[in-house]
Amino acid sequence: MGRGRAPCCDKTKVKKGPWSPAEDLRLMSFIQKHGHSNWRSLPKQAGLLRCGKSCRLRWINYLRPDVKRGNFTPEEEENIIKLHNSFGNKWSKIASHLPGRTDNEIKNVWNTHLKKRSTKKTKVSDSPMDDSDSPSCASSSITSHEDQNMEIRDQRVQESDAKKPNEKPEFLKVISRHPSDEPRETASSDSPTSSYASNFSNISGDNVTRLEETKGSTTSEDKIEIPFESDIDFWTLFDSLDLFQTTNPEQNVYENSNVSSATKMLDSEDECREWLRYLENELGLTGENGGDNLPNTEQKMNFEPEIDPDMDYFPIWPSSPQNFCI
DNA sequence: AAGAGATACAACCGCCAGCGT
DNA sequence: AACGCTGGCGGTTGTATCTCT
Repeated sequence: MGRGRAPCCDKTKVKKGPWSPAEDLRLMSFIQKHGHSNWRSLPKQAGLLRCGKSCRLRWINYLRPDVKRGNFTPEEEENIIKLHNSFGNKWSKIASHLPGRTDNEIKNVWNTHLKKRSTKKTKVSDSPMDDSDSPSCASSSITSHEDQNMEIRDQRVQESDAKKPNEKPEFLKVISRHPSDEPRETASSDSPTSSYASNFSNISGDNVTRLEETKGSTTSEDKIEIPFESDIDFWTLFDSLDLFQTTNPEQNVYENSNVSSATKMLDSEDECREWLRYLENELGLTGENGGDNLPNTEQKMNFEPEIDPDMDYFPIWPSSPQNFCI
């Protein structure tokens, strides 16, 4: 063990808090292309103002292709309870027995309702009416009025969860879609992320199937390439889009699929020019608004990653917005 | 309709183990 | 053996959303 442990990153230069769709996209694009051999250096290389740990966590808990989102089934919940009895709070160990579920997710589920349920179940088990072996205690072992209320609440939560889109942002789903990827056995059919997840099934650490390798067999309807290579400025522009910077970006993207709106904006050349002008304005790159737009300019400057000349990222800068192939 | 409280979940933090030098 | 770095883990927190009064 080393002493005088160095901080994992410069806390003053990293962004914290919820991830924006643009950041997600950037991280996914980078990992899709380069894999994640080194989390520490990844944010810098990907042009993300995030701690490597944060990137890793985001990838593992949310963006990773094989992560199964959505409600836990009664079977899964029962499994968690059993596994927790065996392993205790060893969430990663428990997660390894539940394909597609992350330790964080399991931990949350446990702390929110399974723990209560489990303790109540234990109490019930202590009583003469012992049904500890019955599965899915959520629906079968509720006895008291309080428990009934809890069950009703759980049902409501599940119902609202069912309405709530658990999938990743629509715009992220278009990355590398290929018909042969669609059905995957690991994701349940009712899991909205299944098709999405399959799109990244070829990503694993150092073994990355690059987009370029599949370009030849790709048609427009099955693969839309996110221009990770384009240029860091593309991402700067992308991040600066108000489209994704609402107070509730997830809802914004999940429900309104604003990327399609963005795509529509590019439908005509005039609109493209207008859009570009708007962006330049926002970034303080135009004469009319230039030096006065300091915050945005600063934002842009701060966003520039340190470019390693030996790396081959961002080699192409699209000549005009219509070259953005979202 | 509005405010308070409860809940769910994403994200952060600090520590530790393992590995390479 | 000591050190330094990194990934991984588990506890905790912050906040958005939901439910109740």
